[in-house]
Amino acid sequence: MTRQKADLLQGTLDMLILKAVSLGPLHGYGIIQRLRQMSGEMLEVEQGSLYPALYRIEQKGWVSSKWEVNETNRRAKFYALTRAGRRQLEDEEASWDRLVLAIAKVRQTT
Amino acid sequence: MTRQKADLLQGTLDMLILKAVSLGPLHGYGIIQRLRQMSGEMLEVEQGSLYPALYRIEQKGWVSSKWEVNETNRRAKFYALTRAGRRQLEDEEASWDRLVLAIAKVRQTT
DNA sequence: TACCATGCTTTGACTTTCTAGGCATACTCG
DNA sequence: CGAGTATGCCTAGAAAGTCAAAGCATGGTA
Repeated sequence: MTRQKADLLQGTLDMLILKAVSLGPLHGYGIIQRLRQMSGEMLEVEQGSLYPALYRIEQKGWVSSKWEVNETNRRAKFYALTRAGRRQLEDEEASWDRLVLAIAKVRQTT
Repeated sequence: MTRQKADLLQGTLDMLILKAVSLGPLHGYGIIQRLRQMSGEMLEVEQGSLYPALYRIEQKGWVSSKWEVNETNRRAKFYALTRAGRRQLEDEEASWDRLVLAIAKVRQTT
């Protein structure tokens, strides 16, 4: 299928997840909601994208997870940013800034 | 392997190619050089990424190609932006701007 | 002659994301 | 009590894009 306008670009999802979790431990479903809210309804992450990403990110040691009971009395797996995750977030943000800058340079070339 | 800092994000390459070609018809090898220059040496597109992308983009009708002889007396396939390509470039730039904005919003959330 | 820069192409692997489901539990409302 | 809805996690399969690493050919130069 053709890529939809709202779709994420490969490589940005990890940064967004890490950023969302950096504001406090959160479970998967909540991450989707928080990202939607943080982006002003501009981003809608699919569950089928999020959960594999969370697994991947946890394997890399950037988040840790714990089963807990949330505020509505349901079991949910809460993810928290690790120290390595914070470093990774900073790295990814720096890379993102570089890319945005590089593309801006290309675009302003006449 | 881990993604390198300088790597492109999937989905941005088409926009960059279209932009490079929008400044005048150019062959593949030259596109790489022009993009490197336009980005202030920040972007280095691999040949193995560029040529498949050019093929894809031509299939979609966003560029047309013609074998010609370049200024150094070598045969080279020159790509030119089509009308549809210009529209596509505008669309991709708008999508890019939206994504950059959305991510900026996420990042400025405290 | 040998080499180097230019120029196009292909192959295979890899990663990420999306679509499209399935499964389970808590709560609410008729 | 029963049905529906929102919440919450997970997986399989496919699609797509990018990269690394090659190969091949030609023109100019030492």
